Amino acid sequence: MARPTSPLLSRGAILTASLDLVDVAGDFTMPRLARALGVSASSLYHHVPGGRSDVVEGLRGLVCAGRMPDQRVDGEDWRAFAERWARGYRGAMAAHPHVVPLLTAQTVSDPEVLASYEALVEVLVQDGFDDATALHVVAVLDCFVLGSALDAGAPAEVWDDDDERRPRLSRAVRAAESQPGDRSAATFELGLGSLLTGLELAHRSGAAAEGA
Amino acid sequence: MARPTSPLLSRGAILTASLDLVDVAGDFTMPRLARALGVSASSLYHHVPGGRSDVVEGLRGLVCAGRMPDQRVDGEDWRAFAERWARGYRGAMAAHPHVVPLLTAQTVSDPEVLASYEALVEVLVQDGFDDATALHVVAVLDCFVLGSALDAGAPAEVWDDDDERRPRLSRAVRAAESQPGDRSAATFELGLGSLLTGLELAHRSGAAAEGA
DNA sequence: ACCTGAACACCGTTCAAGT
DNA sequence: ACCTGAACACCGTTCAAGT
Repeated sequence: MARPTSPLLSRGAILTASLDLVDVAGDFTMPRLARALGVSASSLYHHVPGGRSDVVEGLRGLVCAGRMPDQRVDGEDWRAFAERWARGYRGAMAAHPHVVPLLTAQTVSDPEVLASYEALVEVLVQDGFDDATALHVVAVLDCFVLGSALDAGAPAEVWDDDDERRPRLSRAVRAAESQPGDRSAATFELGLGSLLTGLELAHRSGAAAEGA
Repeated sequence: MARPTSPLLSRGAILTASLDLVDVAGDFTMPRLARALGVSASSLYHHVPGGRSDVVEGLRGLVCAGRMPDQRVDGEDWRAFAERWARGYRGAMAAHPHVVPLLTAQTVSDPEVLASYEALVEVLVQDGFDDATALHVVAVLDCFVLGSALDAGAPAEVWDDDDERRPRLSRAVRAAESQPGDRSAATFELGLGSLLTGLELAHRSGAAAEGA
């Protein structure tokens, strides 16, 4: 075959195929990806020069595309924006839970994702956080969202709950499971609300102390 | 050589060596592990029947050993216990940051770690949380600790902060870095405090509503 | 420019063979 | 019981060769 008249591959096609693969198989390898695309593994490197980690970073962008806020709306305060930001991020990840473990070991370099981080910092600073605290708040939200995303994609049972040896844990797991809706989503909402309430209190008392 | 008079290997020796390897190299493979132990790769499977994932779960136990609370002390309330639990967990992981990404994809089955989850549920229920809420609180803390542990072990820079394109993010990163102490630890403390304060408020108003 | 096959240096795991 | 070497079915990546 050698060079075809019109390209068989493109970065976009490769990313789409890798996401499909990850969604159904839980992971991807370059050979499998090539097979899914009807192409030889070495061909991939013409479109994805950074190899496997390049694909992984592309996956981050694909999964987050259009789901993360990058500016304030109306009279949204920092808490409302942070809520929207965290829900967007977590929602994107939870829709493709198996990609999360692939992302955790890699520096964020996708421009769109970074733009939403930039927007979050801007909103926080505008609403009275100093630079260092704003960064900590961003990092706190980032940690919780990432942890929640892992939770959303975790094996059916996160804990090996043995009724004999861990009766209270088992009971609690069963109680939470018997509630309607997605357990992991409910956990996320409880945590996000608590986190923001706690941060808000700290921010207010900090601002009050400064004003005094 | 074949069978030696006294065993060359043991589960403990394998786990210790794998932790060393992960700490210095950031990862481990069965062949490298065998080489470090002066043994052939196939020998490992006699002591670690579950193969690589068995080693990984052993790593969780080794890292957490003796660092997670499994009972209340004095008149500790749930918040104090949860704080101790989260600090112990995060401290264990932060001491060996490279193991964290290995653990995130696997169900927790280490008995000691599970015992501390059991203890946390017990304390929460004793202090008035219903079973389902207690499980959510545990999961929230788990998410945040895991995210924070990933943060602690993340590449020197989590975000590719380009001063030109993301000036506010860069400024905030520099401001946080210029503060004394460990950035990731400070982030964790801010988040843990905020989270527990928020959970406490929700718990109190829930308890008040029940009492009315 | 774009695709290929062959090649390289790895993986994790199994298993018959040795003592 | 415990260790070995050989073997199997994989990896990610490079690169000369083709059009």
